[in-house]
Amino acid sequence: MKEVLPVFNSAVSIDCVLFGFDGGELKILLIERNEEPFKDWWALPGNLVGENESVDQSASRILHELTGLSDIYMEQYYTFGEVDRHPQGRVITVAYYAMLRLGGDKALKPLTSYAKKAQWINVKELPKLGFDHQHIFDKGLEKIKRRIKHLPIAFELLPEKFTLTQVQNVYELILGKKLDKRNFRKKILSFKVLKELDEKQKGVSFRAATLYKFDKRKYAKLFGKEISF
Amino acid sequence: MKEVLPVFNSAVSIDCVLFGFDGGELKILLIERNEEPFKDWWALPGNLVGENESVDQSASRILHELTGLSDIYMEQYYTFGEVDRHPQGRVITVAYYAMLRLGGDKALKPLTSYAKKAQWINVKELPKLGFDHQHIFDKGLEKIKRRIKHLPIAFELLPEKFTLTQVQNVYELILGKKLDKRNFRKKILSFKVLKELDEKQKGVSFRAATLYKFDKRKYAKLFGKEISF
DNA sequence: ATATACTGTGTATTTATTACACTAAGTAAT
DNA sequence: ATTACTTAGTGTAATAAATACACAGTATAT
Repeated sequence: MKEVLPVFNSAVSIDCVLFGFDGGELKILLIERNEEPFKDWWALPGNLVGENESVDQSASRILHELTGLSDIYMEQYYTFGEVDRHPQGRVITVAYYAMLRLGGDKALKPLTSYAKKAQWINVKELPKLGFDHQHIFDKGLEKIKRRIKHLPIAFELLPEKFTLTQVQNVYELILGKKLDKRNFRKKILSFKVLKELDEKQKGVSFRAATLYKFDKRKYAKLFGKEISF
Repeated sequence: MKEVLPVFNSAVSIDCVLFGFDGGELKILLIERNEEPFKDWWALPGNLVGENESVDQSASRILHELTGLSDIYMEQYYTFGEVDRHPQGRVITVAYYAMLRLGGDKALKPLTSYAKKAQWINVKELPKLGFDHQHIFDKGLEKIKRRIKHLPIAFELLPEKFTLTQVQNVYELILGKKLDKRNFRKKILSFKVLKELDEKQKGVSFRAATLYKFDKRKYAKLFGKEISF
């Protein structure tokens, strides 16, 4: 116990929706909790905001603890503040999402104590989540759906070199609908952020597609402008 | 003083950017503080989140205390969580904005103790604000700029009956640029949320413009779709 | 009657969006 | 070598949306 002014009676936490694209599926990173409340339940990675870190720093720390990754752009998208959302007291949580480039299944580090394990799970097959985390996830997905229509954030999920079909897959998974191939290519190339490489896809049992990479400088300029899918 | 678990050592507050349109100007409601810290400074209306209210409820309460208005749609837009943003302890603040219909200068109620006075102030002539409130305001304005391009939220600032020129003025003030009259009208009417009335503007010393009102039902349907200016 | 100040309207051009289907190229199996 | 298979890659026409641009009409004030 600790003595404080009566107004300092709440806690603030961070929860993260970490998106990854792997094996043709859109996934998020979930942890299996090792602590009460919701011990043994799946949940979004999250933690209390420390006394000496900003909420942004806290989000980056959580990401780093789980994946070893730093310098990832994390977008704060909503703060959830229902009175009873946490069974042990007043905890208001600030939600962030990030788009991660998964290189296979790496990017998972030794875990901190509050989690038994962490796993990338297809967003179409999510288990039951503790707290109000299903709701937090739903809002996050909604958010990136809206965002991907205006900004080509999909590239952040892809490996450095990718095919146009892969880009289209990501769009279709996030938006939840099929897109026309020719129109999609016309549009995505019209942003002029993609560089065609002198290189083809490898290890496929059919005609290999041309690889592209994206031009970070031009891409950065696009933030500011808005574009649509 | 109060004894709590050590993690419950922070406070959460709400700050509100309340937009109004009056006398051809875009204004926000500011208070002059009557308490430390920043006593006698101008600041955004805000308060601590109570133990038994959600953050959304808290925002509505603050609006109600200052203006007497209820049932106003308030949009949460960002949470500010720098370690040192409040001089007296760890206070994380959740920012909301709302668009209000000002009927002249009414809509200001007897004030709560923490404020000496409240006043609608032109966004182009803001005084120096306490805390990080200038930053919070800047983000809020940015947010409605982006939002007004997609949704016709401007009507929420206007009186029940308005002219198309008034609508255009609001857009120009928020976006900070001039728009073409014919194109603006074509576009705004194409949404089909405006009803032309059999009535003209009164009390002007020139040709009176036709009044319109907006159709809340059709307007509600537009949320969901996205449109652009 | 005249000056003033704002209202209200149309068209042509350019740009973006949508709808739509086949051939080309590589791989795998026989 | 032939064939079957699978995905890559491409163009055009039709429609819709965005932009650029200027002047006559009408109420008011003097």
